[in-house]
Amino acid sequence: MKDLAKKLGANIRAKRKEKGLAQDKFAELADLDRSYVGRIERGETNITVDKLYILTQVLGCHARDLLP
Amino acid sequence: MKDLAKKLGANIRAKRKEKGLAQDKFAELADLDRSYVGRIERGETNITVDKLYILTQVLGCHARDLLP
DNA sequence: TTAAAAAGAGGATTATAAACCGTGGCTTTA
DNA sequence: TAAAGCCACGGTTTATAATCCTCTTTTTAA
Repeated sequence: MKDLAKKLGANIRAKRKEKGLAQDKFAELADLDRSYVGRIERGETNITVDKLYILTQVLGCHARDLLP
Repeated sequence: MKDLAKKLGANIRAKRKEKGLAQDKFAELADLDRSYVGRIERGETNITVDKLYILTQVLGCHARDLLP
């Protein structure tokens, strides 16, 4: 359950860092609140599929690259 | 946006039929409400990642097989 | 060691996913 | 001619995703 969100968040964070993006720049590009992106990366929330897609678009990757 | 949910729903339905499962049996196995599974398949709701995983487990496939 | 940048943390509110109750319609089979 | 299987669909309620805001802590660089 929470494990899934944690792993997904870690993958998102890794991809973001790979891109050299700061959390707030990332949030801005995804048109999401920075504190919310923080929660996602920490695995504190269980995101919807459409948000996942928005993040993949900003990260320039596919959902399958982020899903555990 | 809604397109994503529609395609995802269609993929879920196709997989379910492939397995020869009725909608309400599928819902029961996934421990989800029958009417809610109908809405998912019709693309009327934007599911969370953890629900997606529950569905993949019942369908015996991976999330990447369902995501457009 | 200090200032600035980056990330953590949490409260309050809003939007919506998900649960729970149902009805009706269509099709198949007993 | 039901009786059962299968699905669309509606209304209401509850849980939680998502927004917006502020303040604190950690990290980085000068």
